[in-house]
Amino acid sequence: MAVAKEPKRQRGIARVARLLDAGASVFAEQGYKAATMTEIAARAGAPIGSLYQFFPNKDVLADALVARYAEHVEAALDRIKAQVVDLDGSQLADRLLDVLIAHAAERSLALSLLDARWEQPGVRPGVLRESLRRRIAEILRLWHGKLLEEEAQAMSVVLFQAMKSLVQLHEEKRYPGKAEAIAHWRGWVRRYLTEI
Amino acid sequence: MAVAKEPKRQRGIARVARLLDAGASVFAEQGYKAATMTEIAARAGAPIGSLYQFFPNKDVLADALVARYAEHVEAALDRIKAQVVDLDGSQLADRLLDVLIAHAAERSLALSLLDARWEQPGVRPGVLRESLRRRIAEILRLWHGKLLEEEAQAMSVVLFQAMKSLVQLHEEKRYPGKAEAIAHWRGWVRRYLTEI
Amino acid sequence: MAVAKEPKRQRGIARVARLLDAGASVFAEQGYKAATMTEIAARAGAPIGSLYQFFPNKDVLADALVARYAEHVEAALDRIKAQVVDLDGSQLADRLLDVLIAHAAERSLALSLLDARWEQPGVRPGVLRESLRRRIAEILRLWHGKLLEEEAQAMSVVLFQAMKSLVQLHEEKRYPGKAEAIAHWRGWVRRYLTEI
Amino acid sequence: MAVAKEPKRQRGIARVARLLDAGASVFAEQGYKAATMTEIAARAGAPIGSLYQFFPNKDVLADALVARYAEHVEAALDRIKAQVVDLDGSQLADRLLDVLIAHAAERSLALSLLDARWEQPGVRPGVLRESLRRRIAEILRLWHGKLLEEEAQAMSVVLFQAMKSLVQLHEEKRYPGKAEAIAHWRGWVRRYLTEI
DNA sequence: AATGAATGAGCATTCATTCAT
DNA sequence: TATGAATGAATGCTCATTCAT
Repeated sequence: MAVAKEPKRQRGIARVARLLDAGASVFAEQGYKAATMTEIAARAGAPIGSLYQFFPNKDVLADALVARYAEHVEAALDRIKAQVVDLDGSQLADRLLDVLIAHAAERSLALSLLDARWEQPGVRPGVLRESLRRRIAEILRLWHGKLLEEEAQAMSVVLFQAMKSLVQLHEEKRYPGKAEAIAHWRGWVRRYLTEI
Repeated sequence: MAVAKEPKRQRGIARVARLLDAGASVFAEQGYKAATMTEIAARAGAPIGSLYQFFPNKDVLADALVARYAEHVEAALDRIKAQVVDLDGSQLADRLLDVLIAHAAERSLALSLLDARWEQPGVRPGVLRESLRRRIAEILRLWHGKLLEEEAQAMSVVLFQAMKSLVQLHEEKRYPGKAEAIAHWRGWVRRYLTEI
Repeated sequence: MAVAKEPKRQRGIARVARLLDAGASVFAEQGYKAATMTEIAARAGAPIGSLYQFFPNKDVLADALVARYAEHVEAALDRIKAQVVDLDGSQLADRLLDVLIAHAAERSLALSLLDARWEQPGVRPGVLRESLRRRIAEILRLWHGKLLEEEAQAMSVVLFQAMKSLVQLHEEKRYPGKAEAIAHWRGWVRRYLTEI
Repeated sequence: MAVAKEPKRQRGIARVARLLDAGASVFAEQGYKAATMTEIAARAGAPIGSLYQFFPNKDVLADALVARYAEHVEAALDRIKAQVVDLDGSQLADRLLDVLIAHAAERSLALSLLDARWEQPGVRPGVLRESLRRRIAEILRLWHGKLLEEEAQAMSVVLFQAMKSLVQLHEEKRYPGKAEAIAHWRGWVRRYLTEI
């Protein structure tokens, strides 16, 4: 229903950016429910009324953050797509794996926001997931002309899951076997695209 | 600090079980923050005072639920451990993969509870993770006598991540390429343990 | 949806009475929208949480006040009904006119509460009005056996309107012609029931 | 204190008219307190700053609306006054009764605005009421030369109340006995002026 | 003069926890 | 020991009004 209001003047644009950043950090630290609008506004150095001027409620703010993440990842995938014909399997594997790693922090925030706000869990996250998988499938078919639609679909699911898993392996701080495990994982994904 | 009080009488044991079940369902539906102690008590058919008798605060209740999940999974891993010498690589892969799948619902609840309550996310989930990985590493060394401690560690990380990933692939309801993706994934894990 | 919770213990009964009185006075002074739950609780000497214990939201409190008024008026009409056979036209007129006058303050509060809370004004006030008119019609038919249902209905509308009007004439403080106007009005209603 | 600024140019006049209309509709739908200046401006298609240009605060806008109603009704009474010598009692009764009915919507708005904003209810409404009663008394004395000032005053009170009551009988939508009740009421007022 | 972003006190409501009964 | 009414700090959100652009 309600949507974020686009700032029109210079000052508003800067303020919205600060509000989004503040929202990202507070949500990341405390989670959706525990985060308070008051603290978000304070951290952005804005009065609470200004926060509500642009984001008429907490949900809208969370949605804006998720959208920002989605844009970033989609842009990164589009960049790969533009160069995919020049890549071999190992290179493509590495490029894909790096997409989510590059946006790891933003990603875990976006997922937690999506999860936190839906009683039927997974309904909304699914939309984002689908869209990213579809993009990966497109990249695969562009990369390997003979790939059937269905094959590309299944592979996109596997690859996307592998991408997410690698992020988890990366994010967790220091644990025994971390470096080797990451190497195993990357190796597996390279092989998955090489032995095709 | 505070811990759950052990019920002493027959009636107390039954009531604690109902309180835990009610807590599980409310937490699962609404998330940690949004769940209210009042509703949990009501759903268990118990007065709020009784809930606080056994679980002196909300965190203790959540911890008890996580502990219940941990016990179940550890028991399942112990059962594999007891039979591991008779299993080949494919069988071991399947047995491990099925452990988390069998407790998928309980698992997602436990993880969300752990995540929801810690500002530095992942600190507490890590404890659970470590304990399960360690168990997997033990299984691997028992299974394959020549495996070095470090190798077993790295492999346990990869395997545990693969187990979690398969749960995610399973849990997400109907999407294009689901069956094939799951088959790919299982195949990969079998090969991982076969080509050792 | 939500309704007032009935107090069960002695203390609760007293507290609810004080909350209702406080609500009545604050609503009467400031109007529904301008009245604050905080002030109502304070004036009743109760913490805000107690107010919400019994009246889960502002609307429910207002409804309870309207209901209290309705009960009082209905009881007064029922008392007339019980004695109606012994009354002549003038006496019945006076008795009816006095009902609303006796509850004038409560009445204007109830009406303002009903008016303030409904976008389509008059929808809910209508329910109260209907119920009171119906009671008046019953009284008329009991009083004058030969009255047809439809005649009684029309007369109840006229009488009820005349009752409300007299209240307004009364309530307005000092103005030229007040006493005479009231006398005219009473005279008219007496004649209305005498010349039947 | 503050008063509405008179628009000076063509554009201002049109804009003030649209603001007043918007104010009327929003006040009528939501009541004085619940109506927001922002919505009023929006409904008039004007920026909020423009609304405050002409009506420096919410009260001034409400006052302007009441004044607009008063002008309309006073003009209607003046028209009757100009023709009163040619009217018999029944005709005069009907002319008077029709004045308020013709402005019923505006009237209920004006009354709600007057009622809503004054803690001591009736203070301001009284001013309007007095002015209209005085006009009615003038009409009566012009109509019936021998009427004493005091008689005319009392009658103006009764008549004005009867006029308001008829509006209420009219405005309420469909109820049993409506048509007959209205006929009774009109009949009574005619007789009141005929039997003088 | 015209605009609309900025402001922040104030409001309704919630809920974990306590403690009198 | 068992119960559930009592408590009040904390939260999301509103809106009349101002004033920089």
